[in-house]
Amino acid sequence: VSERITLFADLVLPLAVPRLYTYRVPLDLNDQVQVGMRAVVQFGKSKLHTGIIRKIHQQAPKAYEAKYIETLLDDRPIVNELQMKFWDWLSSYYLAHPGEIMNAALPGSLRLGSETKIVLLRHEPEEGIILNNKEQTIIDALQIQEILSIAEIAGILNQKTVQHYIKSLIDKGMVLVEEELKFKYKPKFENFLSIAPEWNEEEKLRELFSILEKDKRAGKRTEALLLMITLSKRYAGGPFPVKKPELVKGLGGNAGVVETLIKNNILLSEKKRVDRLGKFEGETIDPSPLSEQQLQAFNEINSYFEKLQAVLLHGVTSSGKTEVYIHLINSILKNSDKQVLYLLPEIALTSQIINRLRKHFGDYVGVFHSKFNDQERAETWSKTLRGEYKILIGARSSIFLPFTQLGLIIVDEEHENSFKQFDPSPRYHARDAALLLGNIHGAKVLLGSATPSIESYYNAEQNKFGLVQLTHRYGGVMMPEIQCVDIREATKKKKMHSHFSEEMLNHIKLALENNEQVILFQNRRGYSPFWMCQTCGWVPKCRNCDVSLTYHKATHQLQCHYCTTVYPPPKVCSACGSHELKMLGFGTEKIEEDLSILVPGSKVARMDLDTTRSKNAYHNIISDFEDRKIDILVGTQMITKGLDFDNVALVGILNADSLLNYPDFRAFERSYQLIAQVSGRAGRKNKRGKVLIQTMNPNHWIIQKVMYNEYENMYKQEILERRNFHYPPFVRLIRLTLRNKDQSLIGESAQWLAQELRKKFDIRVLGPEEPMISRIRNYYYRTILLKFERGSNYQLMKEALSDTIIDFRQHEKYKKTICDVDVDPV
DNA sequence: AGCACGCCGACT
DNA sequence: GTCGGCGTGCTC
Repeated sequence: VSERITLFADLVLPLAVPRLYTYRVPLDLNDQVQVGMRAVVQFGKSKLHTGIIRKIHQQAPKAYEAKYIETLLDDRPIVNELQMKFWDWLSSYYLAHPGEIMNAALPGSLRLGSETKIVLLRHEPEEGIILNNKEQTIIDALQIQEILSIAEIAGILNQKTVQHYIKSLIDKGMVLVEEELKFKYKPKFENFLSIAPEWNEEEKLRELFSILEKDKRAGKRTEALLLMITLSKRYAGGPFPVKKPELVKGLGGNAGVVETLIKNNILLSEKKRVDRLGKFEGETIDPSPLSEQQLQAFNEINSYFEKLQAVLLHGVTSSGKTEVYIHLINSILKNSDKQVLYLLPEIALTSQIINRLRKHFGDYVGVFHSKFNDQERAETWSKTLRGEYKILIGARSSIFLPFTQLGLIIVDEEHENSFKQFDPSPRYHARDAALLLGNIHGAKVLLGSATPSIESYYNAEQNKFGLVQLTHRYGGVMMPEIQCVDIREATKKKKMHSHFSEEMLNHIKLALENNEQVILFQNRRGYSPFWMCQTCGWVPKCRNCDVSLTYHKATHQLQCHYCTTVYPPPKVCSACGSHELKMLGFGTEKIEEDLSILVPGSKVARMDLDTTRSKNAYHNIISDFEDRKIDILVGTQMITKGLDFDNVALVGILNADSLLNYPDFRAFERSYQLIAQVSGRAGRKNKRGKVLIQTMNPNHWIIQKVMYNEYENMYKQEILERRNFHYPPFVRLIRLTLRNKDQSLIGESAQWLAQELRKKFDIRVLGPEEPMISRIRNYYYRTILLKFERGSNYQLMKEALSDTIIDFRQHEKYKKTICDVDVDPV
């Protein structure tokens, strides 16, 4: 590029703004600037942001003078062409701003922004200039600490808005504001020790030991050296350098002796960059051979891949799907230079899989999810970009890693709706996005599940996906025996003990007698989901939300599960003063308490949101259960997620009806999946497991299908319903969620928007509807549902929808109503 | 997102 | 009057 030409760059900024912004490239950067690099630019009055360069051109903007790019942060693009294509697709499919996609895609540390800092200029005001109280307070604070952020000043003055004072202080010449770039990413360095090369031969070492032996005071040094040798050779292929603190710790904290050895040039100390994910030590082993069934599946998958992009692997629980994945990954890595993405719905599941994959693929395996800190994420990002990782395991956000050439994407547990991001926008579904990503890369996509989503099974039925089945559990393990308990009947006969039927209790006791474990599933946390006055029917509700309060016995509080506000439990009814308040319904906490009375002496643990808040809690409960420190595990749907235990004799579902009665078109599908998945936790090794389902409708067709493990029949019936009532996969849904703090405006604005939409889409518009929970955090809600037929003008309809929403957002009266768009809601 | 500007209710 | 909160519009 000639240095004379004036270049402009269109940037995506990490903000919810609808467009790209044009900046001028400083002449001296003409030769460096490339699409996909990050640039720091000023946006607005003073703020600095990192943008991604999307386009370089020579058209000077006519309506305004473009600002200059401040600096380029990269010497080569960090976002590649494939990713940009992917971002564009996501943005138009999910009706999200480009900046929102960028925010979801780039790790925070690659997205540095600026922070406003206030700096003291002079201690005393000039002649004739007077400071008011608050201004003086700020100056006093700055005398102590020379630099303050706006938030800190707001804290000092104890008020929300402080701009006014800062501006005034600038005018009075007292302070200066600076924009400080936040560089967050720091590679981590640590001291590593190795035996100095001049001694690191067997003969030399022996010589060294004999020298030390002669010195009576050298006992400690000999010990240290011996430990050093042991530690450095603990992994095959060693010696490897040893972390200094590790050696010191092994010597009982004796840092002095280590320092002496370093000073005497026996040990060599080097600062090295620590691989934050830890290096895989040892040798990788080949995948173990597949069973006959698995091998057949493996071959079928490969032959489908010859003509189709995607395959659905429908394998019953414990059929050994993972082993099939491992062989597929292995053949990709052996036969090509391509990368593999392995998507999992839950972060908690990644650690089990990582260890399994690392055994075979060692350091080619990288992990990525939102619980890693920014540094770790940035590191994984750059290793993926450099091709150092060949296999990436991760939750939904890992679809955004900078893959250069994907060969295979595995979406495990593809039916899980945690693949769908809800908040913040972009509200993308990682499974669907993965299919597109695969398309962009020319990669194959394998979806795996024991209970496929109706959508995916339909795609398989339509021959869009190949369909491969694993119908038997691995190693000849039998499917569990599933039995129903009619709790309506049991209640009539007075055979219920709190929420437990006699059968349930007997089976629990039997399992414990046999030294086996039990999992109990109740999809509600807390003690009791609502209280009711027996006299007048009053129910305590949240002040901010239209929700009944859940009683938590552990804290003796009523809690709103939507806005997390807690209340002291009332002693009397607030409406009529009656003392007759009754707790209705039950959650995991109540089950836990019941067990201590009904099955005395049993060791019970509870796994739900409340008990897994802290960092390792989830992992601790799981490993305690594995180590059999727990007899009975009570949990919410958290316990259904692909965990493998080998001593579970009984799985109990305490109330299947609460799942079936959920008012949503997916309720039956989801009930089937949930019950089948929990059931899958029962019975391992050489004993058939038992599943007991407590329900008031033992004849409900969904329960029947689960009992006889008839996924396909369930699918056939469900797909008929979907066709008849116009639901996915026969139509595509878009849900608009409207909210406003003003109750009188919400209904009106929703009506207006629905009417406008009807002009364009006619009967495809449903609603507005008042949702079940019509008020959350003091916002009133309405929803409008759009049902679009499948076909080529879907994208056009979405554009028309976008236009209407823009009109709505500009409407004089209704623009205060916030409208969120959710494409393919789950 | 963050910041300026302008409106409005509360307090002196 | 003045202060502080909050809604609204704009950012190359």
